[in-house]
Amino acid sequence: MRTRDEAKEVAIREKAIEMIVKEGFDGFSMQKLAKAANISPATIYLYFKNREDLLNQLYITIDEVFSDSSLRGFDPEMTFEEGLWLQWKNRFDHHVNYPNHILFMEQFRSSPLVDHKDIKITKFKAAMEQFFSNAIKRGELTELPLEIFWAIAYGPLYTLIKFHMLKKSLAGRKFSLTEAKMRDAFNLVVKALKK
Amino acid sequence: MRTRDEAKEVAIREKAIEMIVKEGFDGFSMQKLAKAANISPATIYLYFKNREDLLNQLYITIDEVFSDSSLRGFDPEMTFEEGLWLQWKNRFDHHVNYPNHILFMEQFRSSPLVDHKDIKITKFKAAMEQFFSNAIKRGELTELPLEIFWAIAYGPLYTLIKFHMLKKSLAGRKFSLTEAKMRDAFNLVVKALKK
DNA sequence: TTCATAAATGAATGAACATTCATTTATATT
DNA sequence: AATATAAATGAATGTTCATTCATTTATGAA
Repeated sequence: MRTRDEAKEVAIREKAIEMIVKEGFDGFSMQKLAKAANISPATIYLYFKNREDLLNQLYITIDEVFSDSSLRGFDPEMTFEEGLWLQWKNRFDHHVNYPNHILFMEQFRSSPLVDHKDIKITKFKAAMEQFFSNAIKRGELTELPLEIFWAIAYGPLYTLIKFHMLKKSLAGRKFSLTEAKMRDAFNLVVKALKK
Repeated sequence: MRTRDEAKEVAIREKAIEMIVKEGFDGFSMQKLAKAANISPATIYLYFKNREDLLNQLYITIDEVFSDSSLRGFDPEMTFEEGLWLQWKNRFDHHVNYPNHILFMEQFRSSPLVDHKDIKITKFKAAMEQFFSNAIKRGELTELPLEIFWAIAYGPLYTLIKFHMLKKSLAGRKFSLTEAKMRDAFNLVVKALKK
């Protein structure tokens, strides 16, 4: 029998992400995707049940890749400052390595296409909550509701990353996110959160 | 001659935003919009040149409403703490008054549909930059690149607002954004930014 | 009340859409 | 080399799409 060509599935996935990021959901169709991936439209249906399934698979995979990146070298037992800085670096690196992923996620997050209930609660979330409660227990943080901690700890990072992603399209502006600049922002965040 | 029915344009605009927020771009079509607004598809084309023009008009209007809300009672000469808190309150109120708008904008921001170059640089942006440079001049802030100031000052607010918008769909969670909670987060931000 | 005119329409058009299916093609096993 | 089988296909299906247009409707001005 003929064997499955793994490269085809990879091509479908990559081109799909590329297209959605570049043209939005509006410009995305199965026939255009097939053309971009140099296959027949029918081939897509060998690898994915249908359009919705394809989009869900992309979402889930991208979410997993993010989790893995974010947890690289991370341990919830780390001190607050050490652990949070590693999170900043990991997440920044992730967005540099997969610049399409954050744009893809932005298109998706508020979209009703993904059945959010299906997405399993990851070890990622558990690790983050453990890390937070450890830091409180050790008295490293002023006591805070989790959502306020979260907002102060990561809100600035994401705003910076978004600036960084956008700069390519803003001709005049010159803004590049160096590790030194991130560190400056990080130090302010620590100043806000530390006891 | 027959007169223009203003209510029709309003209905078109409101239903369009509603549909896009509820079903995403995927679920949005001129014929469905016509049905939802109780008019003929052809009528939409009396008020908007075409689909792209309609979406652009929505984007521009929503952006203007946001600017107006944000600048209500604001003066770039305000002290840093007073001015920033007013911004937080104004922006929060805005998202409470127009909960659809932030969701609409999220669908749009990274979308290639809107020709971002066409959108005029608003007095909004000028006022914000003035406010920032005043605060530096007066020595109220540690000296910072604008993008870091921006990230620390507003990143946490938007993360909080997003939590708040999401909570409706997260059955189990109970999180409501009170002014007291906002004030707690705000105080931490001030702690980070003040000299 | 009549007339002129712009608003509003429903039906029609051709293009693009997601998906299916009868064939063809490649390959692992024999 | 022959066979069996799953991969891969291009063309076709019926649906929905954005947009247009000939016609009808409502209303301010006469």
